[in-house]
Amino acid sequence: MDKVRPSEAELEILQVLWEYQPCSVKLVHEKISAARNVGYTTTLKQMQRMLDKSFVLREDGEGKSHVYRAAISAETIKGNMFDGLLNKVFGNSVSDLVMHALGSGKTSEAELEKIRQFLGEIDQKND
Amino acid sequence: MDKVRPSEAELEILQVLWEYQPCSVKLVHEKISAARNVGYTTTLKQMQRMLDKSFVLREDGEGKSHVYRAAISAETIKGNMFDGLLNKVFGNSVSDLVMHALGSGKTSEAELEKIRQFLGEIDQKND
DNA sequence: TCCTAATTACGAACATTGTCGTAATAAGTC
DNA sequence: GACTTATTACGACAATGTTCGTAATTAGGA
Repeated sequence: MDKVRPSEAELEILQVLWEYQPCSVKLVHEKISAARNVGYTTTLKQMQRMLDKSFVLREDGEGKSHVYRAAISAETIKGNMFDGLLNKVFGNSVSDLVMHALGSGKTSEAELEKIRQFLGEIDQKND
Repeated sequence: MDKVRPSEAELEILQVLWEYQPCSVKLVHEKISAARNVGYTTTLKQMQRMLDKSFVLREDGEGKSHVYRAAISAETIKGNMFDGLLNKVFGNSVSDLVMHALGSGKTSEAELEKIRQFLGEIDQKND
């Protein structure tokens, strides 16, 4: 379970699974090829490889087909990917990362407000 | 100049360059092998390939050797890597990403204070 | 000049990723 | 049971990334 870091194509598939699981390969491929041109067997192969890596679970589905579920939660992956960036690019300084995020000037006022509110909640807890 | 996304080993080297440049291969290798076991020619080869990709610049140094500089700023790379994570993992929601960052509970009070202050400065600007 | 040590250049091996074509298999239909 | 179709299984290929060994080159000292 170490430090799971799916590749881009794998992440794409996991995102479909998190939203729609359990999923047939067909369904996953439909969702993915809506955004990007890719062959059916490409998606199939990725999912088979993800099964080998235990990124997904597989069960028998209707008749001949299989259905898949993500074996790892979205939160876990977000955490791992986030930690990777934090560690490798921002020297493990959360404030540097957050300030970079906010400093780009592209954050909307609504988003800033959410963040302020969240900071307030953290305050509450720390009392 | 498109969307430069250095690999992990390349990023490691860039970080040494940002801190110590201009650097000989020797210096870079010393810094890197302090943290991780790797052969000298491995580092050399990486740097040569980074030269091909124009991630670094090279000049003649003392006698036989070369010295390198990063050809891309730390800020640019941080931005590219950050944007990648934001887009691929957090659906381009800055507030989701920031809340994830703060919600881990691992952020120190000092860091939170820096962030509050930064938010205050943004307020000023927006008036 | 010749030798040694440092440095660079080159090429090779291997793993991972993304892609797909073709073959095998199993379901359902006539 | 034979045929058609959906699905899976398998293997191959190119591109990239990481690693390193060996060869060539150059500097400086004997």
